[in-house]
Amino acid sequence: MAREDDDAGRHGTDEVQLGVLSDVVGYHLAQAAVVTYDLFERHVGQPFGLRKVEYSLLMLLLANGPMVPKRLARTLTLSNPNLTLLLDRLQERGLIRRERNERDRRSQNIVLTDAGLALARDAAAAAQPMERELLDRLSAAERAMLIELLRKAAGQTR
Amino acid sequence: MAREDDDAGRHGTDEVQLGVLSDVVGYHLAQAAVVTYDLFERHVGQPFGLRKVEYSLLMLLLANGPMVPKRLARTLTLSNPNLTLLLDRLQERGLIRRERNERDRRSQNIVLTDAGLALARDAAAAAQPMERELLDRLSAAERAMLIELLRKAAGQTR
DNA sequence: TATTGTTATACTCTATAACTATA
DNA sequence: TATAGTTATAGAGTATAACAATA
Repeated sequence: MAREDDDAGRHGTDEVQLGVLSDVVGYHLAQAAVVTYDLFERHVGQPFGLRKVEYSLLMLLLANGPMVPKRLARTLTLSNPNLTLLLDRLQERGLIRRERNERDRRSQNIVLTDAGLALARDAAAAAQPMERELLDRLSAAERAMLIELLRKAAGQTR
Repeated sequence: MAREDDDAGRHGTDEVQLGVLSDVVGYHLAQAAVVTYDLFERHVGQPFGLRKVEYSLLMLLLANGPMVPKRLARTLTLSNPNLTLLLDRLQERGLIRRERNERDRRSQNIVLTDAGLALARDAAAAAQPMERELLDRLSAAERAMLIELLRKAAGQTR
């Protein structure tokens, strides 16, 4: 039993060679994502009962005001059906509401309710301590550099 | 129709504000992962019929020789049942075989078959052009820096 | 009694196709 | 006929619990 715990602690008794993986950016991206996902869960996911996409969606509404689903889906790289289900859940929790556009009754605006706005603001504030915890691993300059490089890799020029 | 294509092309007519997301490392990690996943699909996934974990597993066996499932599961952050299913698939394709350890018949070694070794080598070679394509977005120095920062963020000191 | 690996099962995430209502 | 959004459904991916075989 003690043996097993030790093993888990140092992730294997002997070193594992990564081979070509050590030079594959996508592999390291996935490894780093394990850490940021854990951070997210502790600082935002658990406390506010939000999944990553839900959090992103609320943050977009907070920053942009009401948005049409098409635009949300594109920004979050979500298919329309997925977005519908996501909006259903947030609506059931009373965080957003769908407002039909009176000019074109096919389309609608997604709007934060008062409760949604309050939650979005609280959850937005939680991002700061979450990111601060990353500074245990990365200096502020390194963290800024990492974001810049990730933006470039993602093809975001502006 | 033309209108719609244009929209998709430039990802939305008007700019979307990211708000607090712009300062969240995890968000940018996810965005960059979209790009590396696409690269992987085109260079490895489609051509060799491999998913990301399957590729990683083959690369680990190529670099380390036979490994016991426990160690594979730990390295790939996979639960035991998931690993079993993964190994089942690779075994059905004739890429690996399970060899029982004669000293301790509970444990086994996962070994690349000849076909598995050949495929692993070809797939390993495909990593180079894949990574080279990233150089369209990142300079060689930036790419190296990105990997270093990701390793630090993931907590890998060595 | 503990450990290795497996089976069974369920839950989330995401994708596609077909549908409804508007235009 | 085209578009916005929805419903239905299925496929991956991942997690937990219970199990069989060894030790």
